[in-house]
Amino acid sequence: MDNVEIARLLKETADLMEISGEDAFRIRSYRNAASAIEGLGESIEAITRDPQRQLTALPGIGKGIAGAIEEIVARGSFARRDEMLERYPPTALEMLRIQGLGPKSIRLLWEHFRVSTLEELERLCREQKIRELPRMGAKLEEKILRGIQLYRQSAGRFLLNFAAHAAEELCAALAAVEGVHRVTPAGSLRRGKETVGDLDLLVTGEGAEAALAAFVNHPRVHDVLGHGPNKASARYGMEGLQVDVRAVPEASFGAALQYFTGSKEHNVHLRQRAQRMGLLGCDQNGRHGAGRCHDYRVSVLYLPVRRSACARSRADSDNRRIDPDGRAGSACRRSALDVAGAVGTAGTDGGRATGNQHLGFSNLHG
DNA sequence: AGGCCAATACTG
DNA sequence: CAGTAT
DNA sequence: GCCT
Repeated sequence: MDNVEIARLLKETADLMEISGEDAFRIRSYRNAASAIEGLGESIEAITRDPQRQLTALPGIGKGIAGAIEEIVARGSFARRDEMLERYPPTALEMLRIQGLGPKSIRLLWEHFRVSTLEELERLCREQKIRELPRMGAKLEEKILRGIQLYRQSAGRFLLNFAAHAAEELCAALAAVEGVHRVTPAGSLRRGKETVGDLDLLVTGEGAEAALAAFVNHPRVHDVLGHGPNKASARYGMEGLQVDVRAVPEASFGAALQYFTGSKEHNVHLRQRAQRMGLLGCDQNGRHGAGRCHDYRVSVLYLPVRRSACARSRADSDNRRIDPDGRAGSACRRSALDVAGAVGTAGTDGGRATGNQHLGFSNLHG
């Protein structure tokens, strides 16, 4: 059992205890122990199995939690946690993660309505039942509804920060393969979105196929979903970020990068524009012939070059004809991994990420 | 035995 | 005032 | 619950 996993069980239990209204200081102890374990550079399980050592020697871990940890290592859970899971619905922890709902409200909701799923919660809000409870009103119903939407949007996605680090590590590994020309992140990572659903990497060069093999054999890559000569997909890290690596001919690199950077909506829009301009006649099968011009928007579609297709709205895109000054995206540089330069002028994406210099996004001006 | 991060704003 | 968030 |  992994340290992070053990810490997670402890934190979950703390959350449930909070819902059940137990002593706040005891709860804090669970959380303190969890964070101590996360920050430990050494395997807790190994310590547990070593008769020479004692868990209670670690700061934040006393007799009680040491016992819990031993139980976790032995059977994957511990008494306190089992008891809590028995008392509250499985979604209790999810509910805790939606904005505007805290432990007290969740408990109240459970006591009165036996809400056990987000769908039920959503329905109660719509049917205006929430306001029947003390200290809850129409405003909270709205807030919960928004919170649920937000929660669903972020579910299964990963913070840009995490994806960027994964990309950096994988790119370095693949670039080291003999005969690989370039390895470039595409997709929403390249668009600089705050969260990323999966990671797309493009590889060129005669070593591309070997790079796919290196990818699926990478130590932090597992659960290979598919592996052919042109594409491989697998999951990365314990978090299970899905990564797709595509081998593309050098000649198609530009078009491929454009296409796989997306967004999908953006591509649809570009395509419609091209269609309108009568440029698609010879291209029924969805292939992209214009390999040499990554920036075919400028040369063919008369759109200004920006360092990325930054997922702006189509109306916005429509309004950006090229302008004579040609001042679009002039101050951009490219990092070795093509991650930094990918973001460029961040356009109209809502909520620009700030403080991300450590990712190499040096050109975010905000 | 007794402390454990604190201050502030918004909502109901 | 109680609960939640920052 | 943990720590002093």
